[in-house]
Amino acid sequence: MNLGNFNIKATDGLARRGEYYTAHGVFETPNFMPVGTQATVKGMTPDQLKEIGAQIILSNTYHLHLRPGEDVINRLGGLHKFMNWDRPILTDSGGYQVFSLAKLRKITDEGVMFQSHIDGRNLMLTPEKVVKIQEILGVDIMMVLDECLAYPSTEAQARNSLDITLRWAKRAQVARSRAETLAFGIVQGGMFPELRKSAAHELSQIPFDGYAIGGVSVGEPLELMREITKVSAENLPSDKIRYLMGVGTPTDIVESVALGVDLFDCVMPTRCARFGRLWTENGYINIKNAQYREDSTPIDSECDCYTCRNFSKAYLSHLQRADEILY
RNA sequence: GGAAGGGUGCCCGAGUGGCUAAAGGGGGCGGGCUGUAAACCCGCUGGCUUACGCCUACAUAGGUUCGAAACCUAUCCCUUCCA
Repeated sequence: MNLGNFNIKATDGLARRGEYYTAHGVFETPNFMPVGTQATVKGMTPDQLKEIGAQIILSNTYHLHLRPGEDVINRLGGLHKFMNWDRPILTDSGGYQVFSLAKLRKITDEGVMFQSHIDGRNLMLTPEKVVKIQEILGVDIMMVLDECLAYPSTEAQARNSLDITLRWAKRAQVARSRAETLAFGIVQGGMFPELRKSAAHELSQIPFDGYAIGGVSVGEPLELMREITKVSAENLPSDKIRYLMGVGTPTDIVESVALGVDLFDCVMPTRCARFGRLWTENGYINIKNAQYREDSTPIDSECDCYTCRNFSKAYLSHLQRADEILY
């Protein structure tokens, strides 16, 4: 099989069904990556992830670089062995931390200077360094360093930011040195369709193994997110995999697939589970609400998952109140 | 029987004359969460009222004072120590 090959097996409108080949095997698309920022999907073992059908997971360059460090992981046999996950891994570049840790970083042409959120020390992440770190981690798919722009931003800010992201993308491509580590470029451009369009076109000139849409779900209205997803996706090569970063809700995923997106990731399932928001066919419930205290029925009577088959809302409500992490 | 320290809102606990319907926790009630600084964060939590405000409240009963959770007296209860 050819690494980075995206085999589209069926289409329906803009939606596609396919297979993507990596050094740790194939994953089907459309697909959703559970988020394992710190080399663990919070609250879940690899076996449990496989049990629910996870074929690829996401981890994070910034976080693993800070702790425990890519060299430590490398000496322990690489990220897959370290966390005992033998299926594909994609790592985010730290571009999201440019957004989420905005108060702790400074962007220059060279890269991003972060002040560690752990101990305050300074660290510089450049496009080249981020490529290197991900190659050392031994991941299957690396993301190039980008600037995930905050919302709202002016067109001038978005243009400026996009220029940097595109220059960084070119530098990242040049810096690559390991064939088994595939790389995805990232479309930015804020909430400006014309910028998105030109970003997608320009990025497509760089021979990445896939293309991502970043900088959405940063606080903008839902319709705007759809519009930006649409214009970004339709201007990317149709024969390459498309990854919508950080999205999303079940509805977001279904609607984005219809716009031609193939791959997703989001912290929502793991975070909401920890915080007590549980999803059903009919939206979500807050399991801590008083009404569930003695509710003997499952979260979703139509669902055949382990939790729904075996536990009542009353029990789950108790676990949530007692700060127990089981389920 | 004697000595000392205590009794504060659902619970723990700060407060020793006015800025106190009473800090801070916890609990309770509700909300938020989209490439995770996130087992986190934000509201509300005596009663009535839209609000102004009024009423009730810091063991109990009196008292001092313009004003008391706070000072005084009595009573009840709790903890520790001594007999």
